Amino acid sequence: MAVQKSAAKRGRPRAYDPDVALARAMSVFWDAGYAATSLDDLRAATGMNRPSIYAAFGDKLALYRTLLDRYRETARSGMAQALAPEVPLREALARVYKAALALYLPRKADARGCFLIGTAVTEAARNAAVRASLAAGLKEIDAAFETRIRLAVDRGELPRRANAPARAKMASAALYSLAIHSRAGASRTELDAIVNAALDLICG
Amino acid sequence: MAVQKSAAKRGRPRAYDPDVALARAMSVFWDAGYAATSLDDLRAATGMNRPSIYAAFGDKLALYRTLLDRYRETARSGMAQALAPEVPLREALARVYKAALALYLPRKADARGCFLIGTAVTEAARNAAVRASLAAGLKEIDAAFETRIRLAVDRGELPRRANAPARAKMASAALYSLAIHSRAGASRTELDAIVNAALDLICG
DNA sequence: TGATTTTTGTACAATATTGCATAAAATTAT
DNA sequence: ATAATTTTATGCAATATTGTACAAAAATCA
Repeated sequence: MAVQKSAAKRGRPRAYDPDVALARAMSVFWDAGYAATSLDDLRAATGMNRPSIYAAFGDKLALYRTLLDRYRETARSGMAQALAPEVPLREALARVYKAALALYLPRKADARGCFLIGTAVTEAARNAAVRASLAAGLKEIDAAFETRIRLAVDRGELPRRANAPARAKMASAALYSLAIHSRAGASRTELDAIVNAALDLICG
Repeated sequence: MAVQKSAAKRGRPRAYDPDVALARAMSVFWDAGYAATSLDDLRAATGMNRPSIYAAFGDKLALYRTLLDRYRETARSGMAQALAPEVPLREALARVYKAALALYLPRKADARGCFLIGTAVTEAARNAAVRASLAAGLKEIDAAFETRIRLAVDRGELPRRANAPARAKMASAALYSLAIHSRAGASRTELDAIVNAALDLICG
């Protein structure tokens, strides 16, 4: 059940902004994970009451799946921007990792890592829909890296014999490592060392 | 509260084998994650009744932490064995990944990935003890890779200028990528491609 | 045999969680 | 103004979950 974007003409107006409510719900899932988040947590975070949440977003799983889709779109567009063809490869990859870390390490809150790695991986074992969304998200990330790396090979930024799919897989793996280490409480220095290791091995 | 290994001399004997019970409890957490596992799930899996579980292993968190420690020890010894100094570097790394995938993809059950990545990463955001254990586990894995790669540099298996800590970080990242993709339902072919990408970039 | 020890198994009280029923409130259409 | 529509807010019944109390069971010790 999707929330209509256009303001309804009839009836009592909504007391919440769907985008704000979704962002706040996402924050709760991001911290606690899917299973540890209760509808009462979501109610408290969004300021909505329980029936409004059900009416607007469906049950907990439906809401979570909506947020997974939103996150994938955010990640996709963020990567596309960071990997712009006019930026040199090493710098482009560095921009991806920098943007990722900005997302993984909120200034005012505890480190949380990546929404997919930090919450969907656990649920994926039992929930086929989450598993499918996670798999698709991972594929999108890898495809973005691979497209840009292939361009680098075509352009001569990398040796012609360089294996673009393989390097893309390692670029993705480094991103997941950042997500994991962020949530595990790693220092900025440790995270930067992972970034530099990835840049050196992929571009060097 | 640790379970005494030696058979107690007095009192009614235990109806369960602590090692078997721990293994079964681990399997439940591994599938469902920490938060989605209830004490009743653990009771059903272990065949123990609730007070026996509390008496033997403490509450859910204490039991989970015991299992985290056990897993870390399993991983540590498995890596030490796979990375034996007499085995060439590329083969040694391949052995690590092969052993990991054997653990991540049970023959008779659904893919589950790594216990740390699949269950502890989610909990790490809110639970400092889990976060610390996860961080220590990640460090152990990376240290095992780094020790073996440093040996390879010293021996001339890798160029003298090769950056052992950086390559170890990428070897670790590839392992985490396998854990994530396993749980996300990736095919054996996709997983093997990740292994080969890692071997080529780290050893090649 | 009877006392002591330890574990088991049942039961239960307290609390948490879910999903919905229902009435009131706030808006638009006529 | 009145009806119709949509959302809010309270509350509740059903169920799930936790941690422990208590008595019976199964062993050893004297």
